[in-house]
Amino acid sequence: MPPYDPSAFPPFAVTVDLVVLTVRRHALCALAVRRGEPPFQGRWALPGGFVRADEDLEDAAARELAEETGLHAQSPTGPAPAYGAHLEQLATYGDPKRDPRMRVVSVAHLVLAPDLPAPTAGGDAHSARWAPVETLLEQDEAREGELTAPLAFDHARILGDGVERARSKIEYSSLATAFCPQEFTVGELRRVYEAVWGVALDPRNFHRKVTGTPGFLVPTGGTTTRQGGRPAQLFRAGGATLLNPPMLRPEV
Amino acid sequence: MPPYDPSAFPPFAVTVDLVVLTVRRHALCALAVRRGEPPFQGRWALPGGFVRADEDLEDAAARELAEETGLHAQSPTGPAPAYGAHLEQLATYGDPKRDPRMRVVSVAHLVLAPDLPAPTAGGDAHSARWAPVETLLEQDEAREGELTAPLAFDHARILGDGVERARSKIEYSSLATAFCPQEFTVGELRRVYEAVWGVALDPRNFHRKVTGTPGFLVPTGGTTTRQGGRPAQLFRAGGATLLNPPMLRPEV
DNA sequence: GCAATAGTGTCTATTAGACAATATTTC
DNA sequence: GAAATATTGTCTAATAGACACTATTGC
Repeated sequence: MPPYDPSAFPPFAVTVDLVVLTVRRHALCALAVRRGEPPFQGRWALPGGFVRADEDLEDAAARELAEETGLHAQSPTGPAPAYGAHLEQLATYGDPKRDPRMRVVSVAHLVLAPDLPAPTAGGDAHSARWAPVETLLEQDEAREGELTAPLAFDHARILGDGVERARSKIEYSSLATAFCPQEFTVGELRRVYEAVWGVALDPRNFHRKVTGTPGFLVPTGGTTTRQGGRPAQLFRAGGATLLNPPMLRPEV
Repeated sequence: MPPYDPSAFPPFAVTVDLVVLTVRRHALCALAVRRGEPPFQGRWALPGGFVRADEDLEDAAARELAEETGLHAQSPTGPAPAYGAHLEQLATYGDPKRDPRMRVVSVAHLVLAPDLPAPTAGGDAHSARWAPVETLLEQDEAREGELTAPLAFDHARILGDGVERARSKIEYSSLATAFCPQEFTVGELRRVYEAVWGVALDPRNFHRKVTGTPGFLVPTGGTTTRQGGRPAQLFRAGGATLLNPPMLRPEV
């Protein structure tokens, strides 16, 4: 019975990679950093880095997130800071050939954040930017712009998995509010759904649905006209995490 | 910029652990193996083992599954063998203290299998058995049977996550058929839902629902009376993977 | 006034769930 | 016949989606 012989395990490196999503200008965007060294030098990649020797996986993801964006993570398993992004584990990628140098297992995490002013608040990446996910996932069809090149490593697959997770999770949970600022209007929340799903939703039915789901939205009493038109009520995210009944994605 | 320095990564061991679920005697059961060496010697644990140096994570999970049960995996990303269990990645667990000996990151996988005759077809575990998940997840409240002791390591948490995944996934996918033999009746499929969810379902509405969902079930033409009563039509799983509309879990 | 967004009301087709009734087997 | 399971039919309350209509701002 050879398993669990601590002295004879194959050497692995373990990293965390981050799929950081936000909604900017009506488009679902992801954070990409430009690689400063080989392999894939100069190419865009997902932010990430090594897990430290005495660090839990989620802590490593939160640390990388803070280093890249200044955001503080707000995960289900931990005390919630005043202002933070949603962080959850996505999946783990361990193809033996995914990194040409050595065996690297990457535990990808998904982050949903409100629209942020500056993409690179500080960190060790040469440069960083938000890019629409369609741009990052496009195949490189004789185009010249660097952003249209495929992502380094298997990061296109990881990004695709993260986008798919986000698209399905806002159906049956209140996670769409993680894309909104602390106070937001029903119209702003609707535009999040429209951007993430890439569809148009009926504003009237949407309003009735979200305000009628208990625990989804809590009115703050304030109003705003930042979208123009009639002033809209401001809401905060309510305590509910699972939506029952779910939001229905049209044309499935 | 220190990330990705291949010569200075902390040493990790990477394992796969398996949550193998089946339905036996109207109860959701998981495969447990008895540990033959410290730590947790003599305690029950989830099957698993080291990922080999040149092996993908899913391949390692499929290999461990075959070693423990003789089952062949049938994953979405690979050619489907004639007869196989459903295999998918569950989550990754990497608390620095989860193994007292060294830093071990475990990539847990979820397996859904039809009822099997012998739990330990061959393998390196001293003994193995199916146990109801409630038994394995019970706290050790001054009981004496070994099966009621908590699982080794963080395996109770992993098993709980796997059970939760299975319970939610049969709602909106056709995965419940993975618990059935190749040919099965509507009543047998209903008893799978009842065992996994722990509820009673109306046989008449259930029948109308599953036979009315396109692509869920394909009649084979045969009938069986193995449940007693009027002969029931036999079905195979259809091509549909996502159920729309989903099966609704009562009392949520 | 017009344009834009917010919000309410109403109608209809669909559906989930309750449950009566019938069909076909074993005992 | 009695008991068990399978299968179909019917009714009702709830709901998703379409869309008319009103409200309140900025210009």
